Amino acid sequence: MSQEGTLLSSGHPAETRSPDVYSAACPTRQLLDRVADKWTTLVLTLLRDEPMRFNALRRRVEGVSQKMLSQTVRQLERDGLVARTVTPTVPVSVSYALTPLGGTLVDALQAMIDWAEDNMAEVSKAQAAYDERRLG
Amino acid sequence: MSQEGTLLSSGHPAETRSPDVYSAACPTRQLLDRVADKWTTLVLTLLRDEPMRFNALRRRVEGVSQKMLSQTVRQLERDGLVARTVTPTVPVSVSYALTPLGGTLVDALQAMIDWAEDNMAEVSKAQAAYDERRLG
DNA sequence: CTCCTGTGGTATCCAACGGATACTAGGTGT
DNA sequence: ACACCTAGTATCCGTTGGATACCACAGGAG
Repeated sequence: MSQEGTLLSSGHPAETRSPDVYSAACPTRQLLDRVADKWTTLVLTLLRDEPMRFNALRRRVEGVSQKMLSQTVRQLERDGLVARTVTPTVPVSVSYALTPLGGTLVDALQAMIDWAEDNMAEVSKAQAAYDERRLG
Repeated sequence: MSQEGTLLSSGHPAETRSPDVYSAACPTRQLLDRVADKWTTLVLTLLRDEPMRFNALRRRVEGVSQKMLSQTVRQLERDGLVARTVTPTVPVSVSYALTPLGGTLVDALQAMIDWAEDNMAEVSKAQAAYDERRLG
């Protein structure tokens, strides 16, 4: 991600290499760089139902480490997709909730989730067929 | 990913730990484990328009390495989302095309792509505000 | 004939990322 | 007093991803 920008910023007259929509500057590409990891989508969809505290998220998303969860929610906060609320209770409790913007993203992701529930069985079947083909 | 499955396969009576939809067995989770990387979605959306050869994909998706591209298309083939066609021309040419199943996934991902084009500017604005808040 | 390009893909090496673990700091239960 | 809760941070280490070089073959340039 560091040297890709230089491909566009070198002094070429812009038609030597067409900077099409799949270059690093494309908004889809930028979204994928933020959302396309193991945890972000899971956290977002969890927060769709209700605001959640840090350790509640941690218990719900099986397999996430503290490091990755705090990193994920901090980036989501930075992107304006979740709001972080610190309540000065006895041990300071921190709550995370979807912002309106984050809500619209979760709606957009819903199509992908629905697809998963409808078609992952077929994907698994394709995998088994592929593996058997390669072994036999 | 290796030890998570054992959480569910230990002999507990299923209500000691609720195996809810955010555990590793959830189809959404499984889809994310396959699709939620930098390149998969980009390759899928590129193939929506037309079948493409290996090096055509490579030139189109700026920044992808041969290693990651071949790894990505092989996994997509295994998942039954793209079809790999070897044409025995002079240098063997390999073409990749969406399968019907892959086509339905691209349709589902389209909502996410549309969201990106509509809202990434606002996300960038939120980032700038967040960074300024932390520095000032 | 030899060099260079192109095809699709593998092998190798190294930096960067992700995960397990231990630690911080204050209050609460036993 | 001691362990445990809260939300994190710091550290180490294994895995992942990227850059590079290489494979085998064929066509065109010189």
